[in-house]
Amino acid sequence: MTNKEKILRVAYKMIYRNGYEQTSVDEIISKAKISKSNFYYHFKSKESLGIAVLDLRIERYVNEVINETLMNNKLTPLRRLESFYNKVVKFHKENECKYGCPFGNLASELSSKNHKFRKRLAAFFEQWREKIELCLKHGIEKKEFSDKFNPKLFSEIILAHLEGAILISKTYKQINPLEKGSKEIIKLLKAA
Amino acid sequence: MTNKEKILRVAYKMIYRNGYEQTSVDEIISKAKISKSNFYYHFKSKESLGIAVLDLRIERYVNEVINETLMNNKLTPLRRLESFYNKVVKFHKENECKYGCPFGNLASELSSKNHKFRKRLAAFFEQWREKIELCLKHGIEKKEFSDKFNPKLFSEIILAHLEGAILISKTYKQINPLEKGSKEIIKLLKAA
DNA sequence: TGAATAGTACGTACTAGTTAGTCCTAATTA
DNA sequence: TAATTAGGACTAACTAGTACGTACTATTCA
Repeated sequence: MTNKEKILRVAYKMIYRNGYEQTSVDEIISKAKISKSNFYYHFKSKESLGIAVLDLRIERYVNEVINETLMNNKLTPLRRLESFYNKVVKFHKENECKYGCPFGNLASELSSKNHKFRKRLAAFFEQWREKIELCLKHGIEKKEFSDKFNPKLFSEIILAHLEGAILISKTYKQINPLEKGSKEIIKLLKAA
Repeated sequence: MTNKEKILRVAYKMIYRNGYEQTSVDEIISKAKISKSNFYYHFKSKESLGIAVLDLRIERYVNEVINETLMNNKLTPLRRLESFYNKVVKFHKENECKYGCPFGNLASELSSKNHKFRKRLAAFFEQWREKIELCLKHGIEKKEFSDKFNPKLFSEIILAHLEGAILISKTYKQINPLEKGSKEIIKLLKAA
């Protein structure tokens, strides 16, 4: 692994757990066991590292989570949504619900004061929502989901509920709000 | 207004807009035009101020927002829920959706690293959810809402959706996710 | 040769919290 | 009534530590 990759990996973990502002360059270089000059050789500032970390994690999340579940054409739309929720629930269970959503956390911390972060997060949320919408549309066509739901409006609700449920599960330190809530939403979608 | 009240007012605004960690005692005393020693005369630490601010805002939110709408027995349950959403939407419109939910922000920032904050926020969310649940129960009894909804499960969904929608509205800098989403949820509840 | 690395010392700004003491009012006491 | 005492509200100046970023020299390695 190159030093640059090390920085990105260590920084992601620290930013995810402690937030962007609370993560210091000094701590990153200490954990990554590299020199400060090497850090500034690879990144011109702390902000540019933060953006690089975010871009990388968005790319990986889209490829490894969203596309693998919501866009998996080996599954029916209902199973796609279920496998997506299962993956999310599994992740937060493994973390004991402690750290929340990596993207929601950054959105909460930085949206109001850093335009670059906000723009990227907004574009990512929109991309995510569109893929939920597509899954809903296909599910309605295949009559797995009730046609009384407007796919666009309900994809917004699903995404908002997911972010909120992860936040509340983190606050309660219990998976229930996320796990039961997502099951109830699927039940609702199926109901005629 | 006493200096103590000034500190609480100034600190609330700064913490709400910039987060707890990004709000410095130095900046608080400068904006409140008081000395640092006076600050430490009234509060034994920055944390104890933060807790005092949170307790105060929870108390006011319960009395002035939640009880005035969700528990307002001059309104039918449906109107209670509508007036609650209207109040929330109005608040975020006035702030151009910039700052998010005062409680959600703190939950996101502090739940994982400060037990005192987390405990208070969890208790508050639970109290809030219970009042939504009560409103749903009454609405189902009065046949304003469909009886196919489990009040407890759906109150969890409503609260989670609200927090998530506020966060996404902040990220988009658009009221749509919050405003359209809440209208859609009400429509859903009414549907037979 | 030139990209990548280490080390270290800085500079400037900011951080939470402490110290030792002043000012003023109100109650107590001789 | 006049002196004394107690204590709440307040202040300026300070400490010790952390932050991001820069400067500069000196290696390592492809």
